[in-house]
Amino acid sequence: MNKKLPKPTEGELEVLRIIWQQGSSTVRQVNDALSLFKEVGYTTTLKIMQIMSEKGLLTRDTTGKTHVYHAAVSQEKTQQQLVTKLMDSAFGGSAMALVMQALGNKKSTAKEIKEIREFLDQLEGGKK
Amino acid sequence: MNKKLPKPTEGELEVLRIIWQQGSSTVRQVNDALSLFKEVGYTTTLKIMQIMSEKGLLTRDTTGKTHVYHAAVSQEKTQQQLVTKLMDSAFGGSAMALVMQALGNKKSTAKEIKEIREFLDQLEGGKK
DNA sequence: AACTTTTTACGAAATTCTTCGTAGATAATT
DNA sequence: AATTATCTACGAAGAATTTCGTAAAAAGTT
Repeated sequence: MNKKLPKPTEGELEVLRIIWQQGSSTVRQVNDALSLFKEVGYTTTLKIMQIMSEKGLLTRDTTGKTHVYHAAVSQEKTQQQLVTKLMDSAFGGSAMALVMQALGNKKSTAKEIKEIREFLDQLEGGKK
Repeated sequence: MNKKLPKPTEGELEVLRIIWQQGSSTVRQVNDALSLFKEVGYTTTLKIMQIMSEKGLLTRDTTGKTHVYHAAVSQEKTQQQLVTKLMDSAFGGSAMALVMQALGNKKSTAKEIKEIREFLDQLEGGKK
C-alpha cells in the first residue's frame, strides 16, 4: 500500500485537475488546457509531468511516440489529503472550525445549505 | 487597505499559530514553543520571523534589545485566505465539496454535527 | 529522400523556502 | 573590568519548484 504519496504542489495540482476532468492525456492536451487560463511553455508542462511521474502522482504509457499520462492518485484521496493537512496546520485539527470558515465566507445558496443538511443527516444515520 | 498579504508558508504558519495562541512574543518564546514538537535552531526561527516582518505578516517592536513580534494578520483572515485558496485550487470553488470532504473524513461527534446545524440555521436566518 | 513538425530528454537558470554558521552588538554575571 | 550569555544581522548553502532552451529522436510532409 503506497500511502505516502507526496502532497502535490500548486502546479502539479493544476495538472491533476485537468487529467481528472478530461481523463488520461498527453502533454500536448494538458498544455492546451492549461493555456486556456495561463501562459505556460510546452516544455514546462512536460517537465512538471515528468517529475510527477517520478513522484508517483502520474503513470505513463510510453508505447507510442507520444506518451499518455494517467492520474495515479484519485481526486477524492487527494482532496482528503489536502483538506486534512489544512485542518491540522491552520485549524488545530478542528473540522468544525474549517467548515464554518468555508461556509461563512462564501454566500452559500439555500440549495447548498439544504444539501449539507441532508449530508449531515446521512452522517448521523450511518453512524453507530 | 493591504489586501494582498502573501500566503504564509508551512513554517510561517507554525509561527503565526504560536503567536496567535500566546500573544506577541520574542524569538526565544516562539522558538521554545516550536521546540516542544520539532527540532529547530534558534537562528532558524529568528530568520523566519525576520522574513515574516519583511513580508508584513508580523510587525516588531525594536525598542529594547530583545525584539517583540506581533501578528500583523488575524487568525480569521488567514484561515479565510487558506480555505478559499484550497477551495479554488482543489475543489473547483465549491464550498460544499470541501465541507463534505472535511466532515466525511473525520469522525465528527454528534455534538459537532449539532453545532454545524445551528450554524447553518444562523446562516439562513441572517440572510436576505 | 530532404525538410518540417512534434515530442522527449537533459540540463540549467531563477525563485522560494528552510536551515544554520559566524560575527558583532548588547546585556548580564562574576 | 573581564568574562559569559543572549540576541540581531548577514550571508550562504541546500532543497524544492518553476521555468525554459537546446539537442536528439520520431513522425509526418513535400
